[in-house]
Amino acid sequence: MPALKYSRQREAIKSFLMTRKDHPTADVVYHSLRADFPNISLGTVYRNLTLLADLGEIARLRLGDGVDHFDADTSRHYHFICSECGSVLDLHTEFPDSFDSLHGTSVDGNRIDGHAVYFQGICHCCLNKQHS
Amino acid sequence: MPALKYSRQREAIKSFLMTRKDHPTADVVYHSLRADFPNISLGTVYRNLTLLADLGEIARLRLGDGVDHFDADTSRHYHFICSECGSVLDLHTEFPDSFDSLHGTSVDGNRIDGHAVYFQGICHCCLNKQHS
DNA sequence: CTTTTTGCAAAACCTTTGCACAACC
DNA sequence: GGTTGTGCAAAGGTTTTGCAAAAAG
Repeated sequence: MPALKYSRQREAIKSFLMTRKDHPTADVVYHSLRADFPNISLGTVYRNLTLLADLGEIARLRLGDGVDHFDADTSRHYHFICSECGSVLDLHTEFPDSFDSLHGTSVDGNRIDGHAVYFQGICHCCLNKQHS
Repeated sequence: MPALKYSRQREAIKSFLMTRKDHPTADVVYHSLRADFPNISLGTVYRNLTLLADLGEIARLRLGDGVDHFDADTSRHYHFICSECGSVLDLHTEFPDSFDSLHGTSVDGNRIDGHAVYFQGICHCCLNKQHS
């Protein structure tokens, strides 16, 4: 693994992500950063997002909508995808997770290291719109 | 919605999927069917997979590896993705799923309609290779 | 000065789509 | 005959990559 050097772009990408709670896509990050870095390229955004995710400093969310989302909040929490508008929200409630106990165990001969859970439904915002 | 007409290709796609337990991608279905349908096109495969999934006759699995997988087994079961080789396996064990009870309820103002769970780890096959 | 990062553009991928022709009913 | 499905090819969208120049150490 090569040594890591500082880059203003990478720092800005991480800072930007930390200000957002809506799990932006690479494209959203790119367009938002162009205010401060008019010449930043989409390739750089992707490279840094991948790097930060590999370092564990951010989380990459693959939610099945065909686009990767990124989250600076790496603490344990669940995600909710609105079937209506596609927005991704954190679920702050603490759920008992019976799957945790499977980590490290073997099921059908396969070693389980982790699991992912995400919820679908209609978000607060879209529910309100339906009432009007 | 238009009326549904029979097609040999669609039938073959579904039959093929029923013979497989490894959750093939559209491309795998395509290449496998070319033995019987030398002129079948990838577009036709995608169209029929999407149609069958919409009809609920097969399941589309979005497992976060960037490619859709398809499963003729629509019964309730969990999926396992090998971090090493990427293969997708069924987990036949019955796990208690405490998330079921959330369906229809409201969390943080968002209505929860469903959820998805998948497991990651090292599959039986790759574990054996590591020992040699 | 050496190594890493960037910007740009092109390429790689997966999936969808338009259209004329074939298949179905 | 009217409608739906197919094959082909092109387009769409997301992500990766090659390369020369710029930045970092």
